[in-house]
Amino acid sequence: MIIENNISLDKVDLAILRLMQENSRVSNVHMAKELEMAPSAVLERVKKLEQKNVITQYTARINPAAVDLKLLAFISMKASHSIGCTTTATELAKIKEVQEVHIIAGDDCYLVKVRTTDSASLMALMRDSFSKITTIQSIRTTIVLETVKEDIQLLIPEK
Amino acid sequence: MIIENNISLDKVDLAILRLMQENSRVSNVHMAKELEMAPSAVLERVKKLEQKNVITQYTARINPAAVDLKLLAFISMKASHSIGCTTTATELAKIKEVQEVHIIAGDDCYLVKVRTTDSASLMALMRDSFSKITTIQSIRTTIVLETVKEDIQLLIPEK
DNA sequence: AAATAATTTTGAATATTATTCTGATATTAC
DNA sequence: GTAATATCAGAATAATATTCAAAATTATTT
Repeated sequence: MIIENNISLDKVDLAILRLMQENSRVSNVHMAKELEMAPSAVLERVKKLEQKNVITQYTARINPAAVDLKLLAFISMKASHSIGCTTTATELAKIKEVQEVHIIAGDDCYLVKVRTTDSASLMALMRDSFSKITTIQSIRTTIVLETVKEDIQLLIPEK
Repeated sequence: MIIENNISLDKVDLAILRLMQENSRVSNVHMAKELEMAPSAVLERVKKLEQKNVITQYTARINPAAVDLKLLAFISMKASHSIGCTTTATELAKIKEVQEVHIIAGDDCYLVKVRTTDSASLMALMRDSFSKITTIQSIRTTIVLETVKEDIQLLIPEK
């Protein structure tokens, strides 16, 4: 993700973001009433927030239990030094099953959140993907037993 | 999060979920065309998915750089055994700055993702919140230097 | 400070979409 | 097989999105 910081957001923008984060299907009419302005003015603000890439996506949160994808795992790994940290992370991010990639400080280089059905297949997936681009030095997995509060993007199977 | 699994989703439901996950502001008319059915039928499906709590929320993804909240941290901690693991996790989840709470297997009990501006204030936040409900045995923090792929819910400041 | 330019907002008109409802059809249960 | 249930389509209506010109506001320049 490219960090850009020449974006100025005023109070109205933040209010719109808050409302749309709460419920992205909220109508312009409703927002207009909340903000005491015309629906058309709200619309213009929203369009600009989209254009400026402040709002990156409108999405539906889906109950993981409903689609039978309950097992997640976190992985930390050391990457080889021949390829840059960001390059490796970018490659990791391309893997469909990978939901999050964080470059972290400490003994390891990455923290990766992956959707998978079991820890063995997760290992296989990682090794397959990474043998091509880097040398795996260590993988430590942590199985998530229960998630109390989460914000994951579930991969709805095709067709 | 309560796990319920008496939900049956057919191909049309999954197609709707996929479309709405991609873009939750998609119109019923558009979905109806994609799925070759009437808008009213699509609407009925969507309403049922909402009622059955399959769709839990419609939300807008916001560029973290735009709202100047770039620093995240992961924490693992041991909880006391006097209070149940889930209870503690639930308490953790109530903290506004906490974005994710995972009960995990291994040496530690939780993996917590927190929005914060610096690691010192994060420590303070954790200690403040937890002194009331449990004994902190250890906190290990990992500062996220750069996020390549993420799916976090940003907390837009009030007013 | 006044004038100008640029941006934002408003309000009305129009286009599009959501929603409701009824009857028909299909699916499931018994 | 029949009844009960669920799903769907199509039309009518309500609500909303979108567009646009003019007014208002804000920022910039002189």
